Amino acid sequence: MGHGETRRQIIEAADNLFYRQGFEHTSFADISSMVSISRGNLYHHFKTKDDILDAVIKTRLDRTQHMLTAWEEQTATPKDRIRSYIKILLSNWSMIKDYGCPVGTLCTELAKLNHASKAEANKVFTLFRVWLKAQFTQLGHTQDADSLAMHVLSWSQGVATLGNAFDDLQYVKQEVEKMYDWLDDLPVKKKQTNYE
Amino acid sequence: MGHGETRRQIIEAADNLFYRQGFEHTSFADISSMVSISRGNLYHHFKTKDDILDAVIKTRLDRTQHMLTAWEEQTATPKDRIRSYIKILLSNWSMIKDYGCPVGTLCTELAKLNHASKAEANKVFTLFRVWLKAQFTQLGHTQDADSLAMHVLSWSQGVATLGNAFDDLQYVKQEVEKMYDWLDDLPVKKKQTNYE
DNA sequence: AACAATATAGGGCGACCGTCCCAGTTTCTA
DNA sequence: TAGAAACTGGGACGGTCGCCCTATATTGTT
Repeated sequence: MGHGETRRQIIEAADNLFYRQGFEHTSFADISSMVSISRGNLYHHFKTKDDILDAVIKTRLDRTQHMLTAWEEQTATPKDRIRSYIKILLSNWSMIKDYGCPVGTLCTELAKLNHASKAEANKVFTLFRVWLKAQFTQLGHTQDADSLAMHVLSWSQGVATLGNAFDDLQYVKQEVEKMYDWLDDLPVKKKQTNYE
Repeated sequence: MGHGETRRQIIEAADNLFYRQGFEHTSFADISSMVSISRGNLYHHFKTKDDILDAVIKTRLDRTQHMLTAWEEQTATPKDRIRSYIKILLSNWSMIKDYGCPVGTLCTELAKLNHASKAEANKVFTLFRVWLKAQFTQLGHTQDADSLAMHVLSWSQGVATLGNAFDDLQYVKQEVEKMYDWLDDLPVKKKQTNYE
């Protein structure tokens, strides 16, 4: 078949461009030139720009879910898994400093555009939210697990935004350390082993 | 004279539209129709869209500085002044829930557009940063005043972004309470009276 | 080999964009 | 009161946008 290859390249290119330039600022010409196909050909694969956006969001959801599952399997403790999330700020810094957080910036843009796919884009946040909540639950925070998850989410989001604005790696490193400390200083609710 | 009145209305309309729709999504037609003048007339007052943006940023800087100065004069203690800043999340919630933080969203958009005025837009953040730093300094945090200021800045920024994404007032209230608690639990460095 | 399905390039459509020009009108100034 | 300056509306410009149509080429299936 090989049918999906061009389509996959289109989504990948659109994913990059939406992140680096924003959704609205990215045109069919931008995407098609990056994949080295004609605009007409691009339209054969996706009828509208919104269709491309939906496909991009879907792959982001898949990719994120895959990453979270990998963390779940490869990292021993819930606390270390949460640290894996926080560490993205540093491992993806070269992109964040120029383009901010891919999740937050897209949600913000779609909110201003009153775009129909805003809810879909939000699901990426929800993916992280649910996953983080599960980690905090495993740490024994049964009551406030979701609240803690949202706290980590907003904290990292703010650091990404300010780090992007000021282009300040030193500050991001400081905040990451603060997040690690905060995580260590959380009251221990119960053992994370579960008999029963 | 009265010369500045139309110009003032243009800036005000552009300010609103840039916030609610984004800079790029706002056209000359949008602005001129909101002020009830023709596009040609609008061009008489501002030669380019970037000129309008610069004027908008300038008034935002003025307005912000004025607000900070008012807080400085009307609020007794540094801690209460910082609380005034945090409280914006609640007092401006009706706007934030739909359009996010005006400062952060503009900086993010201009970053993606690689816009020349990005640095100017950043100065609004710097205004808050310097002011918050002064408050923490008055609280005795001479060493880490700037770090604390940046912490408050990023925290509130993240709450605004997530609050906007999830449209969740309850969560914002929780985070505001956490910020208040964090502020109260800060180690007291020294008396804020200064005998020299 | 014949045929259908898919892929591709190219161009055209109407709309809107930022910008610019111009011809009137109003307001200010000497 | 006459001329200058500022203001206003209307429209034209080149360009780009998302979207659509069509003719040709490639591929896959019998």
